[in-house]
Amino acid sequence: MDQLTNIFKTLSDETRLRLLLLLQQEELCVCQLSGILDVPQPRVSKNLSKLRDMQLVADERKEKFVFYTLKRDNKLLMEILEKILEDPELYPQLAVDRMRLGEKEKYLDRCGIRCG
Amino acid sequence: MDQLTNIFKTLSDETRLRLLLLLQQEELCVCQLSGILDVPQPRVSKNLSKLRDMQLVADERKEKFVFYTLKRDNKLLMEILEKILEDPELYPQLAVDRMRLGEKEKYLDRCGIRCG
DNA sequence: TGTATATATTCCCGTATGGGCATATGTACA
DNA sequence: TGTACATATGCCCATACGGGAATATATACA
Repeated sequence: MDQLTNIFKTLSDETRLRLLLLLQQEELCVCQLSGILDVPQPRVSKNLSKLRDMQLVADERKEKFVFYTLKRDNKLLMEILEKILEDPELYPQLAVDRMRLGEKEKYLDRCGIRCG
Repeated sequence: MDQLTNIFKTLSDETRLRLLLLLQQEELCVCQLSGILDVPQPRVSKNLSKLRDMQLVADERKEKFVFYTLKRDNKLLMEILEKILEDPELYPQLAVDRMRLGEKEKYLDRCGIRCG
């Protein structure tokens, strides 16, 4: 039961939900996630670390950057994320995120702008 | 976006999730819900009222009792609930709830036992 | 009208949560 | 070794949340 409610608790935060939806589409580093979502880097990092604790994402360092990937073994989670992405027009913010995802390279080497 | 996160926030509480899963199966009154879940009546009432505020359930008084029904117009919610009920063996508590649901008449006219 | 039952609501409290900010850690490169 | 950038973490605060206990309201019935 906790397994269920914890998943929903995770999804109930907008930042985390947007992170998961991006990672469902492709692997990205903190820097890119912070840029695409336009969310301060510490907030992104902290929420990613919660997602890691929940075993929902995995991280891998590649030189300067740490890339996060969605772990796809939770069936319920996967179906929920897919269902949401089926109707992107319902959620304007997600359309924006997806558009910015197309410019993901733009957000590399720019962490400083948002880090302060 | 809030529409999404609010749904997940609703589902992230065990009492509410169990309520929704029961109501997905059939209409029940507060008394029966309290008995089946073995949860104090004020807690059931409060959570039902949150579900009503979220437009997820509807209530109808029938003499002494107030019956609640699941509103089935939220597609995402319906699919999530159905998906969960597909594998009841994964969640022991849900199996118990479902078994007790079979004895729903037993919990009518017994509110006093749990009310105090 | 008085009593019993069913349901809703109020009050209060402990706790969890998310976020901002500053800072620490890690990596690359000069 | 020093600097710049990327990421993680710690501290602190405001707020939201869920729950218990008591109480109020509603209905039925004697």
